[in-house]
Amino acid sequence: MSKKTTIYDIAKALNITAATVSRALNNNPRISEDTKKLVLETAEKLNYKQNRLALALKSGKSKNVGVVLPLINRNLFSNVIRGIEEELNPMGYNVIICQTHDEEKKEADIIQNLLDAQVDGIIISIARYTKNTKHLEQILKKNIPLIFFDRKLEIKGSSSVTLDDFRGAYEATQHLIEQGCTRIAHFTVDRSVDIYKKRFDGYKQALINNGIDFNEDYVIALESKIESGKEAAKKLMALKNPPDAIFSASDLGALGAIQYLRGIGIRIPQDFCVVGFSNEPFTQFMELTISTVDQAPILMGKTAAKVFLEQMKSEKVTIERRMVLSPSLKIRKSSSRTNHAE
Amino acid sequence: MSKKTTIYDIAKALNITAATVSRALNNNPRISEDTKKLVLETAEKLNYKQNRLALALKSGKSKNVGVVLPLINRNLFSNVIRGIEEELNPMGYNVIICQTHDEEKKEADIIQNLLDAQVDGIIISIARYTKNTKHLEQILKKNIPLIFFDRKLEIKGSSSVTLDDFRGAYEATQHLIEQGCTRIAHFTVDRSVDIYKKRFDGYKQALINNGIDFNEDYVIALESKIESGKEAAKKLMALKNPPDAIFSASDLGALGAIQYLRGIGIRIPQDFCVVGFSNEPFTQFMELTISTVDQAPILMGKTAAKVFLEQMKSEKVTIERRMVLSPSLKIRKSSSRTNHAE
DNA sequence: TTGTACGCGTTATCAG
DNA sequence: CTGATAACGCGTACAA
Repeated sequence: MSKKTTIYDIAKALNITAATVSRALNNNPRISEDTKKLVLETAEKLNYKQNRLALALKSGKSKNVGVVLPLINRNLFSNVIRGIEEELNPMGYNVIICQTHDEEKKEADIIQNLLDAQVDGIIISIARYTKNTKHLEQILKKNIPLIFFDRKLEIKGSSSVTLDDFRGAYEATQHLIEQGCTRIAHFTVDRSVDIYKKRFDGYKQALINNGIDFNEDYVIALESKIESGKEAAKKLMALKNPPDAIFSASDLGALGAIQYLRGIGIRIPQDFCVVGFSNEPFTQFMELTISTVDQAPILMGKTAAKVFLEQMKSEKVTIERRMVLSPSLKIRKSSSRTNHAE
Repeated sequence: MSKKTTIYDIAKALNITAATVSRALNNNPRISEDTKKLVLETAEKLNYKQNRLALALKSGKSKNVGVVLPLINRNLFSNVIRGIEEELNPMGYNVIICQTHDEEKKEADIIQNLLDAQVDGIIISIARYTKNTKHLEQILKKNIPLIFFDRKLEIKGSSSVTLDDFRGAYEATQHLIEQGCTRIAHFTVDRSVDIYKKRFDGYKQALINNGIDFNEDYVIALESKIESGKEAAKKLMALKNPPDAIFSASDLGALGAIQYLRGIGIRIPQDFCVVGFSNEPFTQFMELTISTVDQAPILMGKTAAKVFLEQMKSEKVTIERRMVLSPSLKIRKSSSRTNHAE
């Protein structure tokens, strides 16, 4: 395997100096068109390829961007990555993926590692219970862009791309009200987590705005699992005054509820309406398709990537971007009494 | 922001030379324990971090591994990535993700790019119609490990980690036969693609081994979509002698078929059995859970990563590994007449 | 056991 | 317009 050709090789071939070659290749204006052409030609001929590691060392820029998230094989995250990659790759950046498994310690380690690897930026959805922000401030201290998506923390100097979870929840609840539901329950996950808090708030606000009493008994916290959804639905139906609809902050919770309810003979959507959240693929595969809130994950990824690129352009000026994407309610059978389902 | 500390800084602080520091940090045996300790201490004190870009330039090793696949947000692929990341990250490698969108040209560009970035290895699932192997041979020519997963090509010097698609299909078909089905149809996708060819072969062989005539009319090629599954099922049922079971090479095809069949009043599994392939999440979320073949995607990723690591250890010796993973048949309601579903 | 000197491939600065 | 030289930070023959 022949050695790789460097700018020295092509300098030697042309009896000029490496500096000139470098300039020619970088299209430096103060270089004669003739030599420029000459250099380009022999570069082509010798099959020259810029050594990006050398460039990286020299410039301190690795042309790599770190993407940090809890788990890759979750629908939201894999779609976000897709968006990021599609936006960044054409711009010459490579995307490095790391999983935190929702552990704060691992998250901190990963960020250390990415900083060591001198990534040019970090795009992150923080671990579920990350409270300590030291490792995140580290990033900004080194003057490299930090962009949150979906799950964010408020850190000065950082940017974020999130979904308007409040609005998504509000619209879902409003929709249920419009279907004639009056006793609307809510499945949350963990209200200490920002996004779930907002979904709860949106739900509550919609009730209030429609003159419906908020009932704490109708709010149940559960993991995003079918079984949990079933149990929660069972609990609800055991109430003296059971609900006639559920807005679930997770699609799996919604699915579990639907399965339980149908199991005890309740007709959906005639007797009971259900709306989930996330637009997981399975929601449209069921025979009884499930209404849900789409999070525009690919767009989220693309937007995060664009924010990063923007920061790279504007040099030292650290802009703080707060992008909030619009959710879109997908009305399907599980909540369609008026027959205008997709 | 203070400059980063280098080995020179810590050398100066100790009145020794940078070379000694380097050796101490790398635990070189011919260095005194005293200075070693001293160096380590001041390194700690000055908050020294090895500059990996410099190391990369020096060694030619970037400590990055490229993962190339059609689309990240597909269940199989995102799970494989998860496995790769979990195996490689602890070993100090970063994982770079690139999507080909199943385009051969894009695949070639990406590989060029990864080679330019001097990745230490490439793990790839090739684009659907990649026939030209020049860009792949490039990789091996540069002496960097090339590992295929799922969709592979036969290239000398490369390794591969695949599923035993033949066996998966065979077992699925055998299972259908054991359920009492005798006229078993098959949904394929594109038999010019290796994995689908093997699934077809496994299906056919199972028929033959059980003394069942193979009927070309029972084999339909379709895209992995619900609608296509419905249409294909319709076609099948219009035959003079319609089948009583389908083994589909895709879960979505199976789902479409199920929806169509139930729509026309056919009971599943009593009248008709269906088995899919891939173990997509939705298959276990349906009320009528769908039998399918699990591809062990996380294990596939981990195995591919291990093969890479193995190659890195054994230096120049290019080992060709052909790992074949065992599929596992998930028997669920859509094909369970004997009530032993999960 | 440690120091010297060099190279990895580029770009930037300063001359000319 | 172009050449010479230093620097990015590290590891490693070769010397001592």
